[in-house]
Amino acid sequence: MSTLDVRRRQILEAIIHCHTLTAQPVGSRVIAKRYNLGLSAATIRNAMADLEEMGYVMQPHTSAGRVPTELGYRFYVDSLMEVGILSEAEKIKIRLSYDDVRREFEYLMEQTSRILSTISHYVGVVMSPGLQTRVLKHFEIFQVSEDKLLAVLVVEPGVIRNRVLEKEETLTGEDLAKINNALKARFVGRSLIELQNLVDSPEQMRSMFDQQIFQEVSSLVRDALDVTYDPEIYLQGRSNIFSQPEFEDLRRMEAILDILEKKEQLSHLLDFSPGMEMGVYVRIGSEINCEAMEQCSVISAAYQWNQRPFGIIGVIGPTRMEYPRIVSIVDYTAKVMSQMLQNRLV
Amino acid sequence: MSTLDVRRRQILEAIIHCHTLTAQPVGSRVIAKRYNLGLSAATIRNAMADLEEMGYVMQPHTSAGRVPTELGYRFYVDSLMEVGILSEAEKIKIRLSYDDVRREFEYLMEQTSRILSTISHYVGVVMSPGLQTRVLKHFEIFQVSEDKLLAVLVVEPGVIRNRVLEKEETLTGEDLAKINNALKARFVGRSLIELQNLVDSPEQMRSMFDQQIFQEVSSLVRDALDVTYDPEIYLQGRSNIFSQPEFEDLRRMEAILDILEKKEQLSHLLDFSPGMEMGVYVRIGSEINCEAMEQCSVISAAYQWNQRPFGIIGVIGPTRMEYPRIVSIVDYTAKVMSQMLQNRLV
DNA sequence: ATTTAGCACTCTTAAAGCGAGAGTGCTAAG
DNA sequence: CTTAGCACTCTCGCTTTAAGAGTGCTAAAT
Repeated sequence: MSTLDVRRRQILEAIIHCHTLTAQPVGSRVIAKRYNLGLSAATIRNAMADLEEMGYVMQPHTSAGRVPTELGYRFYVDSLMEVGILSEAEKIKIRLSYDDVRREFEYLMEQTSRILSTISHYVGVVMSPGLQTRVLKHFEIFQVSEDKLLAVLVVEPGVIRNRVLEKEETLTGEDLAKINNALKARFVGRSLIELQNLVDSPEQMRSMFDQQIFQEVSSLVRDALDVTYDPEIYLQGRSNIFSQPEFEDLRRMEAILDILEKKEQLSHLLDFSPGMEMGVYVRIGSEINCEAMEQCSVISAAYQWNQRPFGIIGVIGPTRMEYPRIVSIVDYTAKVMSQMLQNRLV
Repeated sequence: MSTLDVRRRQILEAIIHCHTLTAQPVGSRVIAKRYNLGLSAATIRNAMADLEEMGYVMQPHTSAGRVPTELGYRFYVDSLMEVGILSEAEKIKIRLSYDDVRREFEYLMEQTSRILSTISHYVGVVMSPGLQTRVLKHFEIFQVSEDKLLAVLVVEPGVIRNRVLEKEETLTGEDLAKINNALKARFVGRSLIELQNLVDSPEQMRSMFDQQIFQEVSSLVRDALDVTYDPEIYLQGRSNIFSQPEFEDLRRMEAILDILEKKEQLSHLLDFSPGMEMGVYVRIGSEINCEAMEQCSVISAAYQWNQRPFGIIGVIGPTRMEYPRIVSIVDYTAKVMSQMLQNRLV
């Protein structure tokens, strides 16, 4: 009784399958008729009572059919479902959506979120990594007007940040060229956090630069490096939420949409703890740890760059979603995106 | 009769004022009681019948109060309302929200859309200009890996685009430096569309560069300039739509949210025809020219850079919105954003 | 001549009542 | 152990009903 025998597994699977299609409680008759398990409705009813006792399904009210619980979905995802295989057509569709990889990294992210939402019919999310640990590839300060400079930082696989700086009156074009060369030579190739620490320590700075340059460099560079390191997030398919009958409740919708507008909340949503291992992660309902999202599931995977996990992509949908299909979509898309990122640079 | 006398104006104003507060049809009794016009309900009823005949108000059904029509709002906006004056506190709140102007231009846009939505309680939008007519300020191609180059374009007030290029095996570091210098000298200071045309014409290119360099430059540069020129759009406050009782209908909500996700549609929404004059524009209901938005109004204004209209900001809300307040918010925010942009560069 | 009070009428909305239908659990027979 | 049968429960959609809000019209008042 404690573990599920074949029959109960089949019935649980049938309930989940049917419920994902209809969003309605599933009755014993339906299962008896539509799924040829060779059992009568009464037998199925008994099994369903067992499943309920074990916590895999529940009844919204006494005389309704069964609805899968979070535990039910969890068991289904872990032990029951077979990860669907994407059709070749769908794979091609995903690959072809990346029409122009050479554009900005932001475009790659936006495009990916669009793909995820279009073919999943749920909400697609893409998150870039925080920039702290990334390596500076190129650095340049140049003059854009009489009293303003623009610092441009190019970070590892083509992410760009920029920042406006006040120009000291005394600073000549030659000084600037000197500073630029000095900085390029010493800063490029190090991670941003490393540089940040370096800039904050006067001793290190002094040892790196000529006494003469040091004065001007010091505060200028500190400002130049003071860009956003936060991850960026791209999201598409918000209107898909409306197709889901379980979100008829306006308040719930509002709460969800509200979360989806807040960067921090969203990054918590995607940023799962297990050290960004590769593979697809499924979090169901309260596992997401966010009150407004208790009716949702998040399926996410890391995309990689240089064989290492980089950022995260994901699909947000109702707990009732078609896990096999979405898992395979997220999996494949993460792989293709990794490829695109790799082709793009390196 | 054809033009409105004072009394009818007052009553129309009262109807609109009351309706923006309650979202309900407004009856004659309410006006008689709450607005001290010194008139009885019956008199007001007569005036209301006149207003209805003239098309400024309508009844949802025979025995309901009056609701303003588009024409009514139009008249109100054009001739009745006094543009509210923002409180000093609100002004300060707006100005303080720009905590760090020196960050990327994108950040300025995002921040502005956030401000608009937070203090208007509707949807806030910010659109950047298309890049076609803008001037290239800085241009640099550099090597990021064995076989890849990265082209970075800095456009006028600090917008940045980048693009990945394939490196010809034969291209040496010296060649690249030469090309860079040649391009900087000849390209910086021209508008992107000008450059695009220039690159597409072999004769012009040939006349600009040494025969020796020309071969390598030609295709490389064409690729480098092939970035997105489309405007970018930032949007905040989607969840505010839910607070509006007129959008209880899920289908309508879905349609609106759907539009708000599509860049092109959104840019049409904001991009009003009258040649981007300064000042605040109000479009009401069907004036927006978008079926899903017939219950909405768009209030927009251009923000400027170097005394010239640059991009557009706006607020999207129900037709029932508090026009005086929102108009002044949009107006003031556009001005502050222009200042920020100006402080940022130039 | 305009304004106002009074009144009959209309239409919406919320609550209540009702019946059909779906699904269950239990029991007894296969 | 499985299945047929049956009584029971609960939801959902429908109609009915009553209350309330607001109007338009008419006749009196200013």
